[in-house]
Amino acid sequence: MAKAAKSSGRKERAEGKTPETPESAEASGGSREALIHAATLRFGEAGYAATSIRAIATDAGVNLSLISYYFGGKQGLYEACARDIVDRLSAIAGRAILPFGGEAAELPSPGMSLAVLERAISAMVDFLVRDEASQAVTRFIMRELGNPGLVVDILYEDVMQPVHTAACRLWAAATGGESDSAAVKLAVFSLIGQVVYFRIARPVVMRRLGWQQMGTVEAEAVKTAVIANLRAAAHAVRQQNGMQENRMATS
Amino acid sequence: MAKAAKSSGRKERAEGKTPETPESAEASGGSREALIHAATLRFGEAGYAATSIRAIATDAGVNLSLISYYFGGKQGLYEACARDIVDRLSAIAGRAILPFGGEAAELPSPGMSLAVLERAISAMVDFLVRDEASQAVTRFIMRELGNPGLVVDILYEDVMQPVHTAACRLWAAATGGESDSAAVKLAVFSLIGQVVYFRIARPVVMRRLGWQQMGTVEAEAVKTAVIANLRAAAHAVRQQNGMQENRMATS
DNA sequence: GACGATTAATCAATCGTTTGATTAAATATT
DNA sequence: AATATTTAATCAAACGATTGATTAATCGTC
Repeated sequence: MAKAAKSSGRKERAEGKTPETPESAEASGGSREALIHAATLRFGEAGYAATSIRAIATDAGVNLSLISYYFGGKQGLYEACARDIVDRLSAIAGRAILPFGGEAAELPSPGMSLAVLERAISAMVDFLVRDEASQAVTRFIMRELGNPGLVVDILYEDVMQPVHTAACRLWAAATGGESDSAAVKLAVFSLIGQVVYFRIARPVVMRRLGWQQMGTVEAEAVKTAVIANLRAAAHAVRQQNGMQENRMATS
Repeated sequence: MAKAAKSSGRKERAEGKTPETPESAEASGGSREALIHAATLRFGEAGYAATSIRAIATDAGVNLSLISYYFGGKQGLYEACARDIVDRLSAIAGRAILPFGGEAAELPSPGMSLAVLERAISAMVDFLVRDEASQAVTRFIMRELGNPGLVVDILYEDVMQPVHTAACRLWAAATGGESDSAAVKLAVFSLIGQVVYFRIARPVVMRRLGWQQMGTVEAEAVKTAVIANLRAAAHAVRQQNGMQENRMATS
């Protein structure tokens, strides 16, 4: 009580935290978007159960009840965050690797396929390991993978399965093999796993390497290590498949 | 409702009441151990905040108050679980790789060092990926890594750091390099990361491979893939270091 | 009977949700 | 154009349920 009556008007959208908010969503105040944004951070940070909707509402600068109003409750807000994340990742993946290794894409030459994979790994390190803004997203996904449910189903169908399939086609094109074989699928998973691990075990890696941060220099070191493994594995599989390599620069 | 202040007030804060009995407490029905066991499962399954001490007490078949009695509260019980896990992992690691790559160990030949690493990878897959009983432990650790705190500090000092250092010494012995170099450390992290990822992304891997379970056959396939990468990477580094290899069977 | 182990009962705090009122804007009616 | 009605958005307050913690009494054993 004794709260200063701010009835001067409801038009002032006090929270200008998200400068993006491109087009509309201004007529309705943008509370919905603010809630999803704040909730993604909180849920990603501490998990579903450990996050109170009061904390989310405070972060978003909106009233508590708007969570029930817009999303039907805490669970609905969580699912809205998941849907938002899947949409964003799907858009990123769609532009990054699907144009080169997707079903409709014409596969590049072996050398180019390997180069595409290397560039994808590089982008993955930048996003997963380096980008601080993506930490909430990666934590969100990691937590979901711990207790697979509907969110993981959607994430798999819309993002992981298409990306992994495209990577397998590129790997098969680069090394000469069957993109549907278990060996190729496992090799690609191993490749992805290396990058993901550097995200999960970040605190351990940083401490062991004596790194104070995970900046550009450190990310480059990680890229170098993973890409070296990629090239070594590709070389080994090529030889095993009796494939002749064109000696390229190993820059 | 509206039951007014029945108690005339908090008497006094008896805080140092926790009976710190870290080793004894075996004469009783083993309530302490039952609590740690049940709590490790619950905490590993759903995380700290999402787990109620009532659920733990019910699982353990003991009274709720015994948690405060033995551990001082929920947080104390959680830390006891963490200490228990660290002790177990430390014992496992101590017998698995430290005798070969530890500080006091005499490093094997390059070929043998690689073989030791391969066997360590194999054991790691069996424990992390295949063993169902270890899922609670791995989830527990994974969650801690998400929000690094005191538990991660202990886990790093007592388990991860010694194991990783030993693996680096073996890798350096196998490929010819400096075990303290960043390149070696990152290479070993990449190797570990592959295995860990197959644990984290288990549901994704199984679905993509069409596996119905993660049994002996599937674990062998994972081992084959990771060890192939290990050999390919070692081969590449050896050549880069001008190291001559003794052609061994590539079974 | 002393004492550690165990129990039921209860505490204050916090949780997610619901309610009823209020306001600005949109729509309908005159 | 002016007025009346409806809708959408937001808020403070309160609800019942559950949380972790605490207390005082009881049990079991040496």
